[in-house]
Amino acid sequence: MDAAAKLFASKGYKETTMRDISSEIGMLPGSVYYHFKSKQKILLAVYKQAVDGLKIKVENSISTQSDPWLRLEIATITHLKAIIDQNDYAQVMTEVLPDKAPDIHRELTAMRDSYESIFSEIISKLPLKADVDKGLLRLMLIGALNSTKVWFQTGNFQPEEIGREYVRYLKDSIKE
Amino acid sequence: MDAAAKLFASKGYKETTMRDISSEIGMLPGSVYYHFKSKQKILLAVYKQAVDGLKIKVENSISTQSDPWLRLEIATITHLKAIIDQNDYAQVMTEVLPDKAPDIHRELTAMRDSYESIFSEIISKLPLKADVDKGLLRLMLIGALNSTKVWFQTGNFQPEEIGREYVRYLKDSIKE
DNA sequence: GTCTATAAGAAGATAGAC
DNA sequence: GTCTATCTTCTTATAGAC
Repeated sequence: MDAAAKLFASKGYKETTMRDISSEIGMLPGSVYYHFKSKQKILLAVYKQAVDGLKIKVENSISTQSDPWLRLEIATITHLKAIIDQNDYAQVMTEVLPDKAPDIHRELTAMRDSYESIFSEIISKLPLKADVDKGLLRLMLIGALNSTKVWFQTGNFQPEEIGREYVRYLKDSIKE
Repeated sequence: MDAAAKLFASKGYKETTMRDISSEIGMLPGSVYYHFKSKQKILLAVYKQAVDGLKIKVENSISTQSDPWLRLEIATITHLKAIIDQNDYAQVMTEVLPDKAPDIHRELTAMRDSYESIFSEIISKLPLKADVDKGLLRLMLIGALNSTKVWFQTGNFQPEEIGREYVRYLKDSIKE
């Protein structure tokens, strides 16, 4: 699973072959099928571990904070760190969109939704202007976050800066 | 090219086969190679038309506006309409990331950059707080915009609403 | 639990007839 | 400019030996 996560994260699901995965762990392709019935089952397992792990990370990071804006900022930074630094599992969540594996599209989408509900929860506690749509705000923020992997390279910005700035660029406009 | 754009936009580059493309236009796979030397050349041609077309669309849409914030809002909405409504070419730009075709990665990235420079230009004219990073702001906005295709479905929001709200969620926080 | 061997199909691409 | 036919390679997956 670690090998698959690493490859899915860096090359993508379709671009990763069973040969890639097996050779990464010094096995032959056929041997992998003793552990997983198919390539899709590997993706499902990796995705589940990605979602579960990131959920716990984000929840832990905000657990000691009560200020709603600070909770948003910290959750944002924790999410960014996970998908930018070398957490292969978290990167799979952003690299592999559910529609890349049509047969398990529903399962993958359900997992993503369950993760994003953390952000729904945090945003629901923000003192926002009445006409700010909380759903749209979440989609905007998570969309911006997940797209960082496309352009990010160490040196320019740190995940902490990006998260802090993104929340800052929003806060005064939307707060009550 | 229209057939390829349609397929690349909906299924992705790797997921689209030469057989898909040829059958879409009632041809046999071999025949397509008379027009394009390889699948990558098709992607390059589609990408170029996508970038050129969207550039013109966005530039036209803002050409009669002088207010910098309105220009940003209109460019945002034009971009959203293109990648959400059925403009296959524009959708290829957001669906197919350059790293999906490593051999032509540089060319694709250069084209994307040339398109995004429109937004750099618009943002550079905004009266912003001195400590707002214009590059980061552009990346945040474009990231949020391009991710809409993942969740968008007609009925919920219109492209106009999304664009207007996204700019509104930013404006008061970042303006001078 | 891993290997050998291989099936069965799909992929990008080409040669030459029409 | 398109078709027929095919090459070559790669892909997921399986059967059975060890």
